[in-house]
Amino acid sequence: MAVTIKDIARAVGVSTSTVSRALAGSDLLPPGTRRRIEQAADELGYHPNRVARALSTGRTGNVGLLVPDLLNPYFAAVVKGVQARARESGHWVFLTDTDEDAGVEADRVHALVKQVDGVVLCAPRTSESRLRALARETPMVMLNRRVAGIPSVTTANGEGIRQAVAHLVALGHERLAYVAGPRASWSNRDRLCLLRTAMAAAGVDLVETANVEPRFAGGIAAADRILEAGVTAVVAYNDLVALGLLDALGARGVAVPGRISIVGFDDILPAELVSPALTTVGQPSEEVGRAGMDLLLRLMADPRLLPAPALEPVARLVVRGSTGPAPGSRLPHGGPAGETRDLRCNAR
Amino acid sequence: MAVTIKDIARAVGVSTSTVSRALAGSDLLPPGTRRRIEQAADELGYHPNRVARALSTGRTGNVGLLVPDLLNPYFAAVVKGVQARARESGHWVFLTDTDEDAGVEADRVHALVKQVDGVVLCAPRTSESRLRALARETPMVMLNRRVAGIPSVTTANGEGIRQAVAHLVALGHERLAYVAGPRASWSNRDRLCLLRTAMAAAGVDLVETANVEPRFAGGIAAADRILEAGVTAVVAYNDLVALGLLDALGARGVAVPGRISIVGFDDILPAELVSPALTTVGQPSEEVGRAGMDLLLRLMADPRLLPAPALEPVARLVVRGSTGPAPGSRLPHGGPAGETRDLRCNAR
DNA sequence: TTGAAAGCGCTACCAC
DNA sequence: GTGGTAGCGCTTTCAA
Repeated sequence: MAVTIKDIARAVGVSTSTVSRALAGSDLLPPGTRRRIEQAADELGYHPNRVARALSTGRTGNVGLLVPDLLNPYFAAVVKGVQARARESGHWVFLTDTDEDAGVEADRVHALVKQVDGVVLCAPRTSESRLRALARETPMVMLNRRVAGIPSVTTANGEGIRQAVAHLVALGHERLAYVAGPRASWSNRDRLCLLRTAMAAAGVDLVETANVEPRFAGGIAAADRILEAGVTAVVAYNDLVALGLLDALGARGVAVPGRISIVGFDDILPAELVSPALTTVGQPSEEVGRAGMDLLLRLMADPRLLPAPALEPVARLVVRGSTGPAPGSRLPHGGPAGETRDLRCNAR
Repeated sequence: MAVTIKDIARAVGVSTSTVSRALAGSDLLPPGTRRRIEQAADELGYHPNRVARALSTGRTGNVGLLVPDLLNPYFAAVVKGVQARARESGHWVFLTDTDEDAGVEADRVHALVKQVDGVVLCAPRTSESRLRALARETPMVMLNRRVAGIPSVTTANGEGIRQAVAHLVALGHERLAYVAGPRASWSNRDRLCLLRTAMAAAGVDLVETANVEPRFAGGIAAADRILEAGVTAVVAYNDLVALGLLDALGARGVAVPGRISIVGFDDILPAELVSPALTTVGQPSEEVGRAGMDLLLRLMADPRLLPAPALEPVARLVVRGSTGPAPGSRLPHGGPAGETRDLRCNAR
């Protein structure tokens, strides 16, 4: 049987109330008593029962974290960031993975909310109304998604995307494709929208291809459509898709960047290592996780923090070998594209 | 305020005991009552309070999972496997990452054990005696490590390593290096030991280099030592190290596999995508996680399962471009190496 | 300054 | 079959 405050109380000759107070760090009691209690706790090997404490206080000391797919290094980094910040504040993290499945996501979000002090959600497939309803029950921070009334951390991709477009335009590309991620994904819509804006401003054509799943396999699936689209450059929803595409194009003997240039999003490790290495709009993934957890902590400490602050770490383009001059172009011409008015995307 | 069984009891006109029983699925009560209770629970939006249940039953329905580093895709996959199996059984997973730090690992293991029904540990840096002591307090499964008396899931690398050595020998390599991982790591010792055995049997020389941290940076750090070692092939502790090495050798203009062949362990995604692609002893990572969680469930259901069953999914060599003929060798000679007596490694 | 006691929500034992 | 009730270990009034 585990040691309880009762045991300590008996050993020291005080009541359980006093023990509880002493251990809680109250300074309304004689330093002597307090020391004796702490010492007894130490000697007996006492460890507070977090479950009992939770039942009594209503706070568990746990937070929930939901991500679509741990095998995506981007989310692994986000989890790492959340976990690191949670560890600093003494919180434990319930992690759940949804396999990029909307049904699973819905179930898990719902169950998670009931048993923690707060949640950090990377839930691209759950409806806004549902999220708002859940956010009323527990402190909630959204990652990579904006929902009115819910605090969030989203990456500011405007600048990174403008840089990417400017880069491609400077290389002579005039017609490019976007390989879209999940249709319902906020990030996907945001990227598409920013991309349209930046490209319209730069005066180049955007071909939008069908949505693919946000994994390596999705990129492979997109290859044929890209070839049919008659573009010289493609921006992929994320690095996994870009890598799949790169792989499939290689298998078909299509030169990258000789015939087609590729840009991804995220800057996961493999993007740096493949050849040609992937030009990508790097996301501050671990920072997104850490900032999300940090925001949640502030929210839990003071619910009046609502309405919703929203953090936006900035993404920047990382230029590598997968982008090069457009096949038909004479010379790389022009510098970075001019000022682009930032049309509001995704209802910001 | 949340809905409790009291509310349901009042609404239906029965006692809380009856409600509790009905919701627990007891069939000793009139189907009618039971249906009315379930319906009321539904209408009122009842959700059991897991904390209260845990305090009363002593079971939380949660399990702990500790891994050294989520940024290593190998561990991300292990986590995914554990999580998937846990989800099936209705358990929630506390995840913690230790940043490959022994001190953090010790703290976290200890704190974790106190608040869950069981733990799955990937804890290469905690002492055996300490682990055994903790294993007496709670059901525990070790991953990638054998500790007498504790159930475990370890990958059987003997065959994969014999295949790797046979492969290299067939390519004409006669002197190779092992880039060791953390000295205290069980996996590192196991791999080194199996490698020594296999190489002794094949009659080739093994140069053991200093230990490096099991990350990309560790591989980069190992490059110079490898070049000084005068070997034509190297086996790295894991793929991240192998990738770092590959990268650093490339930066120094050393041809792979032209001048040096490289073999890793794990078969993480980047290993497949770099060029040359990495020859590696593929680990069934997600399966290790899933099997570990499965074993834990069996252990929690029946503690008499001890003493310790140990599962061993098998690793197999995946041959890719990072291995080729040894520089001095005429032709690839010989087939796979002959039968190798499997000297007991790591006190199995 | 300290202690007694009432709960937190649920389960499970023991009567009826 | 059903209900009363005693906890699970801790926190937190409220009194003294």
